[in-house]
Amino acid sequence: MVATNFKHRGHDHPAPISSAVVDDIVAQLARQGYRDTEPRRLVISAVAAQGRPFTAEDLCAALPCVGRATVYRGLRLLVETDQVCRVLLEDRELRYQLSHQGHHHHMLCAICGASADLIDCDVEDILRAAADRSGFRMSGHWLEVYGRCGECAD
Amino acid sequence: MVATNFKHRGHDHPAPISSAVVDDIVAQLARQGYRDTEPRRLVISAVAAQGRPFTAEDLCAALPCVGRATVYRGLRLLVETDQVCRVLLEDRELRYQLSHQGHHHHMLCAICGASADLIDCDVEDILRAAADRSGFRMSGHWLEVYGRCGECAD
DNA sequence: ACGCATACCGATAGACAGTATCAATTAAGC
DNA sequence: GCTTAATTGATACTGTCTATCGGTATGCGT
Ligand SMILES: [Mn+2]
Ligand SMILES: [Mn+2]
Ligand SMILES: [Zn+2]
Ligand SMILES: [Zn+2]
Repeated sequence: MVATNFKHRGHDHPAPISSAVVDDIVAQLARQGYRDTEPRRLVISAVAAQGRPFTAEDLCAALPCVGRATVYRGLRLLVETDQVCRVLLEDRELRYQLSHQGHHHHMLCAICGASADLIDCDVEDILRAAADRSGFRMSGHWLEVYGRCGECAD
Repeated sequence: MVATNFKHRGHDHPAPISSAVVDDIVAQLARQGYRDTEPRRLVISAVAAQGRPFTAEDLCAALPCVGRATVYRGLRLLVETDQVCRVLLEDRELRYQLSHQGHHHHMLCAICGASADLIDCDVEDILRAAADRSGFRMSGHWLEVYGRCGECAD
C-alpha cells in the first residue's frame, strides 16, 4: 500500500532559491528540457555550498525538507549533464563535487578530504597508447589519486 | 538469538583440495601464520578456476557449501596478501581476479568482461610528478581502463 | 489567465552488497 | 592426546541506492 500522507507545496510563495551558480546550472538544464523546480534548486544550491567532496547522504542531511529519492535523482541528473562529477574514495565510498569544466581527475587528501584537480597531466594519451599495444580500444577509464595535500603534509 | 544448527565437517575424510596454484597460495598464507583449512582451500580453488574477473557473489554461488561470510573473509585475506586483486567496473561493481605479481592495472572489456594487464605503462611516475606540482604527496591511486578487447572489436 | 499533458516529487518498501555476532568447530603446536 | 586460539557459518543487521505510485507543479499552447 502507498502512503497518501502528502505535503502541500508552494502554498506560501517560498523565497526563490537563486544565485549565480544555481541560476547558471538551472539554465543549462532548461536548455535540455528539464524543468525548473524548487526541490531541484535546493539540491543544486546545497551542492554548490559544499566545500569538498560530499556524499549523497550529506546532501540528504543538509536538505531534510527534500525527499531522499529526489536528492538522489537530482544528483544523478547533475552527473549525467556533467555539472557534477563523481569521485571515489579508497574504500570505494562514492562522493560528488561540482565539476569545473571538462574531463579531468582529482587528487584526494586522505586526511582532510580536500580535492584538487590534476592538471598538466595527460594520462589519457598514455593509457590509450598502452591499451593499443595490447589490442584494446580504450573507451573510458576511472582514475583517482590519493595522498596528502600541502596543508596536511607532516 | 543465534542458531545452534551447525554443520558437522570432516566426518568423511573429504578429498583434500589440492593443485599447484592452491598449494602455492596456501603455503604463502601459512608463512604468514594463516591456517590451512578446507573452506579456505575451496575458496582459493574456486578463485583459481575463474576465467575472468568475478564478483564475491559469483564465488558464493560456486561454493554453496561454504558460508557467505567465509567467502567474503577469504577474498579479503587474499586481497590483503596480494594474491588477488580487485577491479572496479564502470558501474562501480567490484570484481576480483588472481593477481599476477606486483602492482599493476587492468583493461576491462565492456563486452565480454575479459581483463588484460596494462603493461609498459608507468602512469605512477607521471601521476606522482603531477601531484607534486600541486603540492600533493601521492600515496596511492585507483586506475581502471575500459574498452573493447581485440576479439570484441567491431 | 486557464487548462492540459506530463515531468516531477516524496513517503515508503524493497533490493543488494557487505559486515557484525557468537556458539560450535578445528587446525596447529606442545 | 590436550590446549588454545583461529576459523567457520547461520543469522541478523547496516547502509546505500532503486522501484513504486498517487499526488503535484511546471511549461506551453490557447
Ligand atoms: Mn572531475
Ligand atoms: Mn592486478
Ligand atoms: Zn588535506
Ligand atoms: Zn572482449
